[in-house]
Amino acid sequence: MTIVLASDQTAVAPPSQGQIIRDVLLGRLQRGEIGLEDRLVDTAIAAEFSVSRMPARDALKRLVHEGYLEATTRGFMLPRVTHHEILEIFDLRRLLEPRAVALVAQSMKPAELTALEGTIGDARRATRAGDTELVFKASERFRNGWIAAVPNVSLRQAIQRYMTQVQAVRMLTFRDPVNHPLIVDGNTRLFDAFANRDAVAASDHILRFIYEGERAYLNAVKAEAEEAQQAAKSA
Amino acid sequence: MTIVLASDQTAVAPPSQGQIIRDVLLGRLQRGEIGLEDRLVDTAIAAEFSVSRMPARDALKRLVHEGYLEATTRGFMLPRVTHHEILEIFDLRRLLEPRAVALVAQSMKPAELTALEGTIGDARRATRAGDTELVFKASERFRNGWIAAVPNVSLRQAIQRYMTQVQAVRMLTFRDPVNHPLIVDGNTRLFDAFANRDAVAASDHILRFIYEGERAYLNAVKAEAEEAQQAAKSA
DNA sequence: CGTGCCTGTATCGTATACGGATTTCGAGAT
DNA sequence: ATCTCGAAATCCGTATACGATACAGGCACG
Repeated sequence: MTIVLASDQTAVAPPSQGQIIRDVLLGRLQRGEIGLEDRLVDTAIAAEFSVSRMPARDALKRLVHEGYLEATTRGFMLPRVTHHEILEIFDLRRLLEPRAVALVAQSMKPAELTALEGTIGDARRATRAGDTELVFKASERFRNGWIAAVPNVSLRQAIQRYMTQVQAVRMLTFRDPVNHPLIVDGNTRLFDAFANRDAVAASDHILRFIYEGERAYLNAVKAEAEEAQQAAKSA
Repeated sequence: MTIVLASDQTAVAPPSQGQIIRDVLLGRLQRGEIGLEDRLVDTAIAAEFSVSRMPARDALKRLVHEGYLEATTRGFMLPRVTHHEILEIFDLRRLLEPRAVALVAQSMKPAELTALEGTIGDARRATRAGDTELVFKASERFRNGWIAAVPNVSLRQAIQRYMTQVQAVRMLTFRDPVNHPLIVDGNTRLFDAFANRDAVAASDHILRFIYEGERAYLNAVKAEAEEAQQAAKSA
């Protein structure tokens, strides 16, 4: 019963086709380029990448396992997140993200910082212009940016696993422009904490941000339910 | 831009071959039936289960992704967990597990409680008898037991993902019998908190337990390094 | 005009086959 | 005896092919 502790793996294997496809698809998913009604089919993806079904299937199955997709009998789709699940995720986020941003605040490199700063500027401009889509994208890039800077790899992966759920929440809350300045302000405060290397402030801000996000989500769900009722009544 | 909230998925798809094989292999891994030097080869597994390579490969790749195995150029083997990674996991555990056991303390059902109680008794008896293997198994069952009772599914899955790392630590620390009573005592305190539905105590106990575990792990690593040095000198 | 069956098709899961990379092993040289 | 080099074996990744299954749309029947 011995443990062999690995030395650093210097050998870097060439990424397989499946790996490459998976990375590309993940990028699309993270940029929100895959809609809720889109069906990802292995043959189509195989054709796009000019390979056989196998690597494509490989990538799809892997994304399913990572929680980014859901396997159906008719292609692979975005997972249908339940209300209950979303509330659970908020709980999980409150556990993980305060520590994560604290670590980021202490370890962020100037280059990463300036990259984040750009997304903040974009979001602010988009908010003033009332461009929902752009605010959405910028906020997404901001989040992806700081997550990429989380130095604890295991922690980072744990956070990335519920990305889809976070995205679902975002799509719901962004529909009400009232939330836009809240989001931009929250991100700005978080960014300032990063810039000041203030781990405590970063923790506090993200926690507050998550609570605000939860409230906005619950409001959005309520609003949607009422809307549906209105529609039913008028019909 | 609408969110479709899923109703519960009652449809239960028949598990695929790959799924079945994966479950069997996982069982073997968890029972420690796969040694550090064993190489799992897709063709051999395919032959054993009387299927083609594909489902076998599927299962292996999935286990790789779940962190239970590592792909090498010559078959699949147990992962060599890095020291660094283990320290990261300790950090992650301190974030997740206090909340998890708090939720468990508040929600545990009598049946689950008695099941856990059994593992505590087993561990205590095994410790008195000096049976390392049994202490190990009982402690494993205790941990798996309370994890299964975590009501927040997302949180539970996040915890289960680093099970392999926890197991690696366990294998290392269990080699020194000095640690056995510490582990049994820690589990007992945690169990008592569950029995009393004391969420606060459960949080505190697990946090302390994790810190103790980290210390024991570091000691074990140091001891192993010295051992290796001794061996080198005598040779 | 609505409802249920039935067939067609889309898509997945699995089987089989091939090429390429890496390791292992053995023969010959030093 | 040991080292080196090359051939063979091993094993993975990918390609192609063949059922199996679930969904959809049309057609018969009430």
